[in-house]
Amino acid sequence: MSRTVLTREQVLEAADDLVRQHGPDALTMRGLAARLGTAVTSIYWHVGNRESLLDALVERTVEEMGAIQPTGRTPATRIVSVARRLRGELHARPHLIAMVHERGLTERVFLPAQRALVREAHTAGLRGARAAEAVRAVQFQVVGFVLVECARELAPAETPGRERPRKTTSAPKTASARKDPALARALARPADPERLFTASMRALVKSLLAQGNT
Amino acid sequence: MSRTVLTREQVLEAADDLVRQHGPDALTMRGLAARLGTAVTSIYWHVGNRESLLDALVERTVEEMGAIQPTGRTPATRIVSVARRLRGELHARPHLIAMVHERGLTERVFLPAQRALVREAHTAGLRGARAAEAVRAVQFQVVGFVLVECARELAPAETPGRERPRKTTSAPKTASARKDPALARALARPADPERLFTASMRALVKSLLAQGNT
DNA sequence: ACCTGAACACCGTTCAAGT
DNA sequence: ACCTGAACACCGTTCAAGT
Repeated sequence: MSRTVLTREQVLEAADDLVRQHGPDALTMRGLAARLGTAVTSIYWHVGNRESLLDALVERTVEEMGAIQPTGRTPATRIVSVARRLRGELHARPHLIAMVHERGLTERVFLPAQRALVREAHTAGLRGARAAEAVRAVQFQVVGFVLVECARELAPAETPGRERPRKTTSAPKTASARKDPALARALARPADPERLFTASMRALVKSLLAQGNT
Repeated sequence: MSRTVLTREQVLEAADDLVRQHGPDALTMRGLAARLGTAVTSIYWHVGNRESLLDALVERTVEEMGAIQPTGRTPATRIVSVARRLRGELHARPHLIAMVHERGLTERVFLPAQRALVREAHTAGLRGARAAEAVRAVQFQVVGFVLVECARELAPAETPGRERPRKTTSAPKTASARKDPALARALARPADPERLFTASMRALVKSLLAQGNT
């Protein structure tokens, strides 16, 4: 492609493109070299090896995700706003986030947001270990949720019923489900992640902050 | 090892061992063959290829995880008990669970527990879409949490401070953190996942079930 | 300092051939 | 029906050699 000298930055850029579009497995040193129009071994000179190339990509992602400003009036809504923003940011880079997580760097990604969360927990009246627990609960909830969502997206599809004849494709028809057809229908539908996320987050935060008023 | 005829079951068993101990990446067709004392190609005859071998392993895991009986008196404690049991089960097979999840089969693993959750939500007075949302919120919370935990275990270690000099290894020292040293200390310590899980779960369930009494 | 091709040791998979 | 070795196309990585 480019006839200028190869730089480390170019390598990273091309690698980032590949990973973003087709996932980390699609990133092969040879393929990357071909894409850049150089010999495979040049890449090694610039980034060491595949593993440190991925590390560099992850590092980039971590630094890209900056601070997040809360919006809203009450601490609860402000915390939820931070959570939703975080979800949005993470969601935009599913592959990268999975890699960040594999490398145990999730905490790093959360440091900026943590500061905001601590502040809100504090103004809500939470102190000490209890406040820390609340902050961590929110963090875990966000990361966990996004991980579930990402895997769901990256995976082929939830039980497309291709291979074996499933006993029940939809939710189990228990006695209580039969008594509440609306519930059964709702569970048979695929979940709306955005909605579910906000609802769970609100529920969680409400309980956590309620402890501050005792 | 065994001089008897090779069976599909033996292949699966050996593969399961390998994955449980050293993760899916450690499972190579050639290594597996060596371990079983056969030619690589024999394995192909029994299980098709690597991908369907992993699929079979996942299928096994999904079937292994049976129904979970709630314990406790109130719906809230019973739901939390189911969640904790689920966490325990998932936690025992981190690699397999990650694979289940990658394949988008998480819902399948949750079907038995879902039934129990639906029942409890119902006796707590939740109906229809709201009950479904509560059940799903609990499911997502459990899976998400376990995924976060698993990655944390399987990953090398959280920012061991080896490579680059970090600006701050521990939590950020904000104004509020300085005012609340107990909080700062709590955040600097690594989280106790079991404790955090139970606390978040209780908080979430409490809020979710509170909607049933309106 | 930067780039190259050849070579090594590993993959998963196929296929014709054996019994 | 079950197992085998040879072979193919792919990896990541190293290394001596170029400029």
